[in-house]
Amino acid sequence: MACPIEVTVNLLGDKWKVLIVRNLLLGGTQRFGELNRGIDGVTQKVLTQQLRQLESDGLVARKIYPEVPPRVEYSLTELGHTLKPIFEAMHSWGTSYLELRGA
Amino acid sequence: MACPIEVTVNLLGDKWKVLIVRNLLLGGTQRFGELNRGIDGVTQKVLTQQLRQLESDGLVARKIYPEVPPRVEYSLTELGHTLKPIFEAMHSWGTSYLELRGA
DNA sequence: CCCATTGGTTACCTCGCGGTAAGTATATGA
DNA sequence: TCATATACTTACCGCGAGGTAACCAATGGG
Repeated sequence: MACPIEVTVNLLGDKWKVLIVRNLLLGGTQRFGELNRGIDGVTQKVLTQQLRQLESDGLVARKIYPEVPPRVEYSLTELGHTLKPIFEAMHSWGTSYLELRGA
Repeated sequence: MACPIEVTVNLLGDKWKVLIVRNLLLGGTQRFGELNRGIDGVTQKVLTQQLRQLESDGLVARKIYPEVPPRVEYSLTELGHTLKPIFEAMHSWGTSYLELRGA
């Protein structure tokens, strides 16, 4: 009998994963380089690692175009899109927080 | 111009913090030992650290009773309670996920 | 008299995260 | 002919997060 919140945390409980999903929710399908530039402070290696985990957890889809130079596009799966309410709640909370703490 | 989601992640972006707040939301005010026993796998040291951070971020309140043996109670602040929608979203998502992946 | 209780703090040590940088493959452009 | 761009993968390495365990304080109970 697992706790649903613990399940969610185990899949999404990494700072970078949250930011990756945020970018894909807001910006739609993106190439590796776009994500790399869009997420402040993340390195290539870590971005690759996190994307692989998100992919194996079924939240993110990876599409490779057999071109040279290579092109790889990342997008949310159907399951990934169902995370949206969580991000709306976080967005809403973060906005209120910034207003309170006088941004 | 900070991203609201990034703000939220910076305050709550640690696995243990999420589980601490979950326990306080579900169980109300709790003593240190209760939290320690209620959160699987956390050590005293880390629990103390995370509670201190949550306290200094204004999400958790700490009340000390000058007794021996000591008694310390933790509860959510008003601000801490406003996190509830995020946890409801995570709970809801985790539940659906468990149904899909056949728990 | 001595031990358990409670909520810490502290010292020590290990392990793994994450950063840096180099390697890879190939078609295009200079 | 050779550098370049792209999206990685891999090897190496250092540092800090986190685990373990000992210590503390004062009282009540055996």
